[in-house]
Amino acid sequence: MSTVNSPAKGRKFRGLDAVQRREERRARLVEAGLEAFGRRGFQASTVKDVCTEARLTERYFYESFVNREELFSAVYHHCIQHLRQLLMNSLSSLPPDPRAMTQTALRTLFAALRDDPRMARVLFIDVLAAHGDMDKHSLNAMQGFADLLQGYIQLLFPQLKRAQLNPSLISTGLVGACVLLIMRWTVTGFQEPLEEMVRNCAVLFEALATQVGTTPAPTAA
Amino acid sequence: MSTVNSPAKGRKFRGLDAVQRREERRARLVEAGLEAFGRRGFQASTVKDVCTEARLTERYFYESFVNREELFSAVYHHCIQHLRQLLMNSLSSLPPDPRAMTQTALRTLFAALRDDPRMARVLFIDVLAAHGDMDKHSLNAMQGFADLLQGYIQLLFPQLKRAQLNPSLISTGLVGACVLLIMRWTVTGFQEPLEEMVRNCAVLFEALATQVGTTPAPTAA
DNA sequence: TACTTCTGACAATTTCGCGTGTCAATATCG
DNA sequence: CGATATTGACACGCGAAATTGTCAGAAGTA
Repeated sequence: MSTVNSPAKGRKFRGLDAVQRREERRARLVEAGLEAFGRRGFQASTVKDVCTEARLTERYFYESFVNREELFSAVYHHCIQHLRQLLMNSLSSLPPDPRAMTQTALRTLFAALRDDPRMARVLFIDVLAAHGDMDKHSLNAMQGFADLLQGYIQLLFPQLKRAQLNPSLISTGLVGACVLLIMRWTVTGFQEPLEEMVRNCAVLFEALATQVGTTPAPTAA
Repeated sequence: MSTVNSPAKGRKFRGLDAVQRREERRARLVEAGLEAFGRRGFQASTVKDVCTEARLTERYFYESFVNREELFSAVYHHCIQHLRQLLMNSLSSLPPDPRAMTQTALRTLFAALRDDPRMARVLFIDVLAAHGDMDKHSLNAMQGFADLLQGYIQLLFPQLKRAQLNPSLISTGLVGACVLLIMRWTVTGFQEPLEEMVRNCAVLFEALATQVGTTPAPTAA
């Protein structure tokens, strides 16, 4: 009763109780995981590597994660969440013009992954290596990124079904186009200007919109 | 001088000289690698697994390959070569109609990877896991598959440059679409009919052709 | 048949990363 | 200042897999 914290939260260190310190360590491990996985790759990164990067010892690793795979999962979702936030911010203050939305979304995406290429590697390369089996997460995880764009894409092409097309397949295809373009851009050191990437990627979306009959004009019904 | 083979090629077994037997063993290892990598994945497959599959012992593995990565490389190029052959065969006897060529190529591709899903896994999943670094082979390998379609794609869209588009980027995007669609089709057990996959994938190509100005009609100049 | 090459099974060695455990140093609290 | 919770450095055992080595027997040759 003498201290501020009533329910026994253990001794405080650096002004933080046990729970807060534990969370801080976990966050440092996630950041270290992003650095390790994103730079050297999942397979090449050992638990010890991550710990060294985080300036923590193995004991604290197993305090927050049961194994390397679980840390990877945390890193992955950390990246997804970050991108989702960026996309929402950039799209929210935009008029509902399909063409503008497409270009803005793509620009946000390409810029974010150029500014932090570690995410690109984690999201598109390491995912497949992190889980041995295709069945379990691999594609479901890649799908996590697909879902990020899926709803938005389906919103853009309401007429797909009329054209006897499968919206889910079309979405997958467009996501695949973005993904491979980003991967290629990443490994070649971002030689092409951002706007060139956006323009060439956007044209795939716009061409489809035209073909399907959705007028890419602002508010035309 | 008493036997048929003049230059000392060692003793014959089963009618085959040393070189032929060595090549046969190598071929069996490649096939076994395709089976192991394609079913259980690269990471989950040990050298011993592959040898058991090939009904050979480890000694013969190291006779033909310095390590697992080198075997994977052989398996990968084996698959690429196989697909390339299939594509050439199906396209060679075809009138130069862009739309027909697109659909035929896609149909050949999708059918081949459905009939042997091991190749899909090797070409699109394991590639990324097999080489730790992105820099070295990973994307170059994926690019190997892209190149398979690249020339053909560029042939389809001669007008790209006029539209201020980068043919190489467009190609990459379209390849990415195909790849992710195939990956998804593979992991979901080929639920969608072949023709639905082809149609939805082809529309991405055709939409672009329309948009760019290439008439997708048979012989229209 | 006698001899040699080739083959296949498997043991031996090495390497490497995981996950756990120990222990001294340090920081906080009474 | 003690007492103790917390931390960080590091050693240890374990198991899996790679790679080399051994050896007996089968298959070809003279």
